[in-house]
Amino acid sequence: MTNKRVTSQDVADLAGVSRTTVSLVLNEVEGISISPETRQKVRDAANELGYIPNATAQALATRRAKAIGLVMTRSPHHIASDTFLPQILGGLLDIIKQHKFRLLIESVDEEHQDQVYLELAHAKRIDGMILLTPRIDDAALRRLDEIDTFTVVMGKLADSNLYSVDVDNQLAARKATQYLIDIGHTRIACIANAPVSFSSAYERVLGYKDALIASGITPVDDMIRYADFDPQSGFDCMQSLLASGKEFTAVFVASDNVAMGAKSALREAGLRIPDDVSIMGFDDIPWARYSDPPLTTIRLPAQKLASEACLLLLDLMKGSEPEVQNLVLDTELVVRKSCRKL
Amino acid sequence: MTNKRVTSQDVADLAGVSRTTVSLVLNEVEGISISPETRQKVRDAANELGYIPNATAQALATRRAKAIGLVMTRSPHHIASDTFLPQILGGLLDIIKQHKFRLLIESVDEEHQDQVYLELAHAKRIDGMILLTPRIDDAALRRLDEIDTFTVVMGKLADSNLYSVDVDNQLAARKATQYLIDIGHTRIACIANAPVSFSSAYERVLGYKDALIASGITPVDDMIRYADFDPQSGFDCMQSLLASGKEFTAVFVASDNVAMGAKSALREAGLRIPDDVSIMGFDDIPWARYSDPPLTTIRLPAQKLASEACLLLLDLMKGSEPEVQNLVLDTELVVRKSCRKL
DNA sequence: GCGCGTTACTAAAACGTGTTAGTAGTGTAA
DNA sequence: TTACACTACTAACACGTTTTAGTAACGCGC
Repeated sequence: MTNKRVTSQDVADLAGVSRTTVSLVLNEVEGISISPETRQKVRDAANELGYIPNATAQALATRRAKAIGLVMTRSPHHIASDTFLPQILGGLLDIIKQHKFRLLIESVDEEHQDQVYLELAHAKRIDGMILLTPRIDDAALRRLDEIDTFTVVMGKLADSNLYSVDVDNQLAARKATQYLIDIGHTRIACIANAPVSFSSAYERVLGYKDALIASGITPVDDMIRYADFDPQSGFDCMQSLLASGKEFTAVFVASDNVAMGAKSALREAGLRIPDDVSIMGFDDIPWARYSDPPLTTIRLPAQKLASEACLLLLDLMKGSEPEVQNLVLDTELVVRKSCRKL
Repeated sequence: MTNKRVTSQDVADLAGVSRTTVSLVLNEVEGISISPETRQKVRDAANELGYIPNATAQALATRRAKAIGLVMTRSPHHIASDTFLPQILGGLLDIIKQHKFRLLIESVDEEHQDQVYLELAHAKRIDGMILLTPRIDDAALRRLDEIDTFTVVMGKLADSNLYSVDVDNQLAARKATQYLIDIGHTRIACIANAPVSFSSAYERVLGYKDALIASGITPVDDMIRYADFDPQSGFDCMQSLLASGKEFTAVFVASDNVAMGAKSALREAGLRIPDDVSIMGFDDIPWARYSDPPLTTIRLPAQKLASEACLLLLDLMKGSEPEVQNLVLDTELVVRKSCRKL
């Protein structure tokens, strides 16, 4: 046990200078003149004592926490089955480490929303935040505009002037559905990734309908189901589709994770993929290409989305005004083996 | 933009009391006498101004950050494909939120190990940390014993007197392998989840060998491969096994995530599961039961592991000395359809 | 030998809280 | 009346840094 904490005063004492000098030397403050010998003395003393500045005190003095927060509008239970989290975390950590920041994770459940956003912002524990998959109806989020904490949204928040990074979900979903139409399908069902209140789910369903309408097919609501992020909900949705008696030769499942469950339900019903039913996914999670059959899907650049959001936030915090307020990254159709030509 | 920050001084001024009184009232300090009317005045003033205490200043004054750190010995790239992260995060957040703590995520790559551990501990940004899957050869970790920051290891760190939460990997791997033997397999290959330097990989291979030896089968090293956490490495390992020309009827893959890749390699080689080769997994990730065929595996209570680690850490920080230093949770064999009776 | 710029440093304020030690004022028992 | 406990508060220090506003010493031109 190192029983005594080493402070900058200790370093100053050992080096025979003032605390101010220690701070100036160690932080390599520009435009200040300190003799090379003194600088060396300070550095030696710091090394000898193993001095590590107290981050909290630094934060208080500089009014910067050197930390950003990742805020998720999900219950811990949903977080546990979120396929994207690792990729997003990887993307964030990569950038954050380079800038010597720290990452704070926060989950917000429906009840205490407003409280938490305000607290995070005002308690100044973080300098900026990244909002993950916000809900369309999140009233508390609206008030964030008025808060003086830098915020970048991963996803979309309508009627908000926050910076955001996203893909064009609607266009991507349309591309996916169009592909199914192109290879001959006309009776195409849809399982959304999440409840409609999540913007991504809403937009993907919109894109699905766009494609149908553009090809003269009338979308019918009874061929659409709304999953809830996890495979189990995909399983349930697919069973519900099968039970409805509606005929379909393909299903656009707006989340690979959900598709895992949906495929399982098809197999249990004795249907083969893609021979009996074609499956189009969305996301291209790491397991998509290793599943059986390898999943045809839309690649969503999750890690890149995260790192771009992070870069944008860091930019914002530096005081620069990025020219793009809403960055839209490209998606890509990845054709594998889960869709059959009719 | 709220241009002015509200401090406890502002609340004190409005309520017509001292800052001390504000602090005492708002923190509900026991054993102090303040009249009900004054208490109410203070609370009213705080509400009116929307006062939220500055977390950094609080941390500095109380010498508690009210935050714990999750430290991972992985590169951001590996984090991106870590299947367990969501479950672990879910487990941690669940507990942490209840105790009004915050969660800090830190990844440590090989180069700056010692630096980072020391910094986290001494910079007092966190009150305690949870170490995820440490490496056996992590020399820097050894020094943690000497640091006055509470630490709980998820996984095992030999020769260390840190608190830990883990499963008995060796026993679990032995159970898994024993099951394969019980249903008639004798030529059983093994793909470890990670390089040997990770304790979990080392122990699982040990358990695999235990089972073989107990049944009079001599383990041969050329039937063991070491993957690297992700499906791609599983794919490569399986290809390497197939190329070696060794005969086997079953493979114990010590990670479901790696097994995804391994299964894919088998399919590409035209081999059916379980008809030609049986696959035993490890972990029971959420996708295991939805894969084709549903994966027989060992259930590792990931979320529980995380929440127990968190509870243990919180206990430690409260000053109590938990009676169990190394908590071992049970694993369970989950029989699905990827293993065939010979 | 005076004014002035430059170099090399430092004292003290600031950040916003928690907390200790203390102080008036009031009742109460001896 | 005095001593003492109790109530209801507050002044001031502590936490460990950054940063502002200096100052002392020195050289230099005139």
